[in-house]
Amino acid sequence: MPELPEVETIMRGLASIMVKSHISTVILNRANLRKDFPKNLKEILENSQIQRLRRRAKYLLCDIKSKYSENWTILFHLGMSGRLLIDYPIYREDSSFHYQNNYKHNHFVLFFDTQEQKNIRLSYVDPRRFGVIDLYKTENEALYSSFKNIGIEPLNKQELTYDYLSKKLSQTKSPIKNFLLNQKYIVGLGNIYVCEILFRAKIHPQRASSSLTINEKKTLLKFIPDILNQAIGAGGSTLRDYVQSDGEKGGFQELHQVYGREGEACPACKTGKCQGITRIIQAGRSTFFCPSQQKYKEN
DNA sequence: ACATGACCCTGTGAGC
DNA sequence: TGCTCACAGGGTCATG
Repeated sequence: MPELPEVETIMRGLASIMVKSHISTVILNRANLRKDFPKNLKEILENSQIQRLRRRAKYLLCDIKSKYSENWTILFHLGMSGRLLIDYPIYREDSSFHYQNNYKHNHFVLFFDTQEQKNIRLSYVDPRRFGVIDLYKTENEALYSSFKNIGIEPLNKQELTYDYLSKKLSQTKSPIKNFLLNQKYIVGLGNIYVCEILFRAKIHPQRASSSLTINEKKTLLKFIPDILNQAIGAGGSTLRDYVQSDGEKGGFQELHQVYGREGEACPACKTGKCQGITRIIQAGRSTFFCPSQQKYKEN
């Protein structure tokens, strides 16, 4: 499901509600997703305070001040179909309460209290169970095992520089699609945004990374953050099951020019004579592109 | 080093 | 109305 813009949107939504709140109760409805849940997850989280939410790559991180001496960070990865959903309690006259929604595949539930309201519910819902929930001591990010060998943040201008991009590209002959999907160079890009970025940069997805011209590299450097920021502005892309933490769908799917549009006319080919959006398979994933706009040319 | 395919899962939609 | 198949925002592992 979620690429960087979706995780960023969810993180911001949760942060607006959860920062400084107190976790009362944690319920684990199973023992694992892609990885086993940490043995001490429930014990550490209950009766702790949420300090901060942040994002690194496609991971959503929640820093907590625990009741013990050390502070901890919960790490969520949403895999393909994971959601983090907020529900507010509905009170009856006798002050008992319930929630309107009842989710299937609800694997992890956390109840928290803010200054305004008690018993707000956060549910981790993930039908395919490709996600991860993990727990680390906050202080030493170098020890987060999920962060081993991951690359730079594309929205950080100090990190995604022309020199960095150019150097990494020059070191690999992989197709540019594979390069951009590979989290060891630049994090956060997934299948949708790589297709959209390459289309707007007019670069054929099978071009060897090391063959890109200076102008093409400059174009990529511009479109990577541009597309991601546009998508964040639209609240991410909803294809089937992605929703923001409040249940709202994203809007960027309306702005997809190639992703999921096989056979449609290319929006950039004014003549209408091109063969239209074409789908090929790369790295086991569908690539959508326009062969007229994104010509294959080795330089 | 790198491409590929299998695998982890459930759900959905198309085609018959 | 069912069934079968292909495919789905990701990541990891074995194999060639």
